[in-house]
Amino acid sequence: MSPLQSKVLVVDDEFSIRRALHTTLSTLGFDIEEASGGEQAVSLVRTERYDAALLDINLPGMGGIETCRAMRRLSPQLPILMLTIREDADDKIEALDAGADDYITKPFHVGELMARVRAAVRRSQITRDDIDSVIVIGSITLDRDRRLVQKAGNIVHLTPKEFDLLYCLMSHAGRPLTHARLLTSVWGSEYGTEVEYLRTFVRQLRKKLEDDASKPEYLLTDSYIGYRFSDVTQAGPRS
Amino acid sequence: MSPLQSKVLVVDDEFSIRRALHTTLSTLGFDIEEASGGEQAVSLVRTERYDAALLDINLPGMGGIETCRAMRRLSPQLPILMLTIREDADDKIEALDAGADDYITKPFHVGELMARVRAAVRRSQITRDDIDSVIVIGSITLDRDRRLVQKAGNIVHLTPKEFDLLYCLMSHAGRPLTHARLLTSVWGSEYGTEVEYLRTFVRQLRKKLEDDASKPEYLLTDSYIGYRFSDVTQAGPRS
DNA sequence: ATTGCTTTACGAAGATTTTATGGATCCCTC
DNA sequence: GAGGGATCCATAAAATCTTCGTAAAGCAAT
Repeated sequence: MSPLQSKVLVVDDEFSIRRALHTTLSTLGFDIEEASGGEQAVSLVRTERYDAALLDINLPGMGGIETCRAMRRLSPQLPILMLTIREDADDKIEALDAGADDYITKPFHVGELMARVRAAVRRSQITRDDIDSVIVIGSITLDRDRRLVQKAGNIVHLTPKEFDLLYCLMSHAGRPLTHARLLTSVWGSEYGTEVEYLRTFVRQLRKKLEDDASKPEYLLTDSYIGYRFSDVTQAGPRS
Repeated sequence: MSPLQSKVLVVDDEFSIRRALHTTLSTLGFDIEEASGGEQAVSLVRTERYDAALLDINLPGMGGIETCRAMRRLSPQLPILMLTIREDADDKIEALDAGADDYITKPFHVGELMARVRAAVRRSQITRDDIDSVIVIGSITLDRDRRLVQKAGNIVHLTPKEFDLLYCLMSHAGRPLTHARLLTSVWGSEYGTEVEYLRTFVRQLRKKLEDDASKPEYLLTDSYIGYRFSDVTQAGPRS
């Protein structure tokens, strides 16, 4: 698999939970580090590089949500999975808005937890190891290093923000990205709620990249969620 | 990972019931341990690992519901089946909300009991090996990361609430989920009593996913309790 | 069976929120 | 002050959610 062992940070104030997660994840070949509080976790993220973080939402002191925000500010691409006792939609929304990538309710099945962690790590490594820095989807080509975009072979001029947004979407093609996620990763964490910007720039991108901007094939909207870049050139329905 | 015999904990204050369950389940090849009270059961769960627990709801002392809660806290993934005397919906709801996975009404048929126990154990072991974030049940596929649902290979568009509800049901397939639980986990804790929403959205899902929405195969109704997603791969005819 | 009561199913009309669209304004650089 | 880019605003359109009235189904007691 990966040459180096993936490092995962586990943040929980309860020792027993930390130990349980430690042993569970170790069997997957992860290298685990533990923190018992938010402050400790943040300072670790500041100095070390992790492939994922598991973060209890109920932390004494600065609290899980605040910790998540701080970690996200320090490490914009770190996959953060939040753990919560209650299976409650309010918590979930709060967690995602704070920049979490995923959300796991605490009476979790071990398999589910492992699957989520593995998926998160895999995602972060894919985007990191992307060697040739070129993404091709349909008739659209994006070159990350040259900051160059082509549509059917023709160079399309994009402004910096347009490019960043498109890169964010294309590098996660197929999965919806929330407004907050897109906004924080393109504009910064202070802009997590300025959905208007997103709309404006998505429209610009559609104008430049879609054949018919009113019937987008690539830049799809997920109402109430965010946007996603299509990963399949939808050829007719199959039976 | 399961060359060992599955261990089941039986908790009941009546000796005759314990013995009956003991002999019944032994013939299934389960390794049985017994506890006569809640305190004893909890301390056993603290130290041992079980594949399932059968728990009488009427226990002297700390009571079945409390015991269930305590056991669930200690062992988040342990399948807990509660035994209830009456055909009383309130008991069942209380049990499920306390973290039980299923309930069995006490003048139970041996066959039903064995089936439920077996199903519970199987469920907890299946999820252990689950690799990716995709749930497949029958002809329905749900991809959590992509927020994508397919029925017989065809993409089915779901709204956010529809998707969240379906995910909640499918990720607990085979288990009945109470109205309150579904509502809080999809709509948030404020909405625990708005059963109308549930009905509306379940109906929507049935329209989109069932062959015949009036004879649902997947989205089953547990009257007075809530809803349940069938985990039976093969939908055979019923009597 | 019949009568009531409660729960569930169904259809569809509002109400609300989100999104699309066109354009105006601001800001910085040249 | 021109020009490109980013931000902001007003309005129309679309998607989703909520609500309501009524029918059907299940159950208990008559």
